[in-house]
Amino acid sequence: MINRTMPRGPYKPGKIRQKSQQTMLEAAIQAFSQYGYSGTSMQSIADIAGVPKANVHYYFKNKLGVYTAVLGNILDMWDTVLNDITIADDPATVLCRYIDAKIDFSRTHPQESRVFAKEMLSGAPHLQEFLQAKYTTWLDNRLSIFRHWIKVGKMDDVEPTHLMFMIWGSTQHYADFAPQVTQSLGTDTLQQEHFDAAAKTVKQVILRGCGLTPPE
Amino acid sequence: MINRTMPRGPYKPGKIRQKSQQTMLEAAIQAFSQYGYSGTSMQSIADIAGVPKANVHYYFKNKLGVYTAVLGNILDMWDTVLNDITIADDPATVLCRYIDAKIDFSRTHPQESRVFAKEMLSGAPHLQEFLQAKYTTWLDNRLSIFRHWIKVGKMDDVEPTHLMFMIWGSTQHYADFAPQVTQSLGTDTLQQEHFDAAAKTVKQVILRGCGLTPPE
DNA sequence: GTCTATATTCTGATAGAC
DNA sequence: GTCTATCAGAATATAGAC
Repeated sequence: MINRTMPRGPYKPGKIRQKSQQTMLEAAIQAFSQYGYSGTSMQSIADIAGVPKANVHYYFKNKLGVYTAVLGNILDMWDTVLNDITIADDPATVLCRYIDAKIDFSRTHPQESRVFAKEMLSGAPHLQEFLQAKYTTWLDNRLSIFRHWIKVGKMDDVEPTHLMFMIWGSTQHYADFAPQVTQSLGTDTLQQEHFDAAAKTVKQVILRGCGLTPPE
Repeated sequence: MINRTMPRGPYKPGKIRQKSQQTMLEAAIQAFSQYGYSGTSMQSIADIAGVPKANVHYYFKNKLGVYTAVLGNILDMWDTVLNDITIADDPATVLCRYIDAKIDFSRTHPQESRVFAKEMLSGAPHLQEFLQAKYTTWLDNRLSIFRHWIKVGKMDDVEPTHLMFMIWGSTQHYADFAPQVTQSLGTDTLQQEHFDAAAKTVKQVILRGCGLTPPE
């Protein structure tokens, strides 16, 4: 039980606001990932969050406001995963770390992956500035690293851009095409072991495909 | 100018019907691929097809009827591509043919690929019977071929199921994530040369990754 | 900040003239 | 077969009491 007079630390403005917003954001991610933008109603978001519909309108300007907030959240996560790859000395190590991180993201955040994918599939109208701003420079930096490795003979001459696409497509597939993957593997729900097997195969093929040997 | 009395060939019942339906189906594919099921209105389909909204209702039972018709069309195309792979003597040749066909499908039918992807992302509620029926047996047959090749040492021990996922993810990426791909390649629209480069890289990595050498 | 009630717009679907 | 007019329901959004 909390004593009203006990020290409560510095006053946090908008603490209730922050928590309520977080609850609604998580509800929105869940709804958008399954039903898409148009298929998601403000009512359904409110229902999942367990609040009246008007509250969602109070915290966000409108439906588009909720959606862009969700997208922003996802891009932040993406940045984290993306930044996980650094200029390391060994290409094989970097690729392994990156593939593991991407597969793990598909396992732990499938809904976020699906919202991102649906946005892409619709032509990415709300990702224009992201794609043109930080994304391009980030990608260019990574690609130049690969090109350097290829130049000095550290790996085979594999077009880095398309190699990236291969890694993205292969890893995100496990979140985005989950029904097909689940059915193909003859399971009910994807378990840790399935993701481990996925990571193993992707790393095996990509590394050998680039003329690299796995780091021990 | 056409003479009313000239021979017109055998009477084709429902010829108008067939043509009108085709026009509406193409309009529907375009709409669904961009806006998804919920985001597509019967009005928008009618507008794209250039007919009154009521006509769409006349030719299809309801909105779900249009959608399932579109999905059915796409699955037929998929089958064609899938059946392109046969029990050939050389794994490398088969893989090359399959990858080329998949990349070409992404180039020539990006909208169909996106509708399929959106359905998957939503949990594939309308593909249950397909996934459980012909798809599973088709996949099992292909996988057993790969397992045989691995057993007799014709290729490396790469888990066939996950190898399939890699090929699907890598090739469909060019249709499904077109905005990102386009931006990354620094182009306005994807050209034949881009798809050629994509196919080349995917084949290079997959083949080497499986311990195979390209067929000359 | 929270919630009820309501205004307004849009969508799927149909009836009925031509 | 084709089209205009229209209905019933649902969705976004807001007004205003608490």
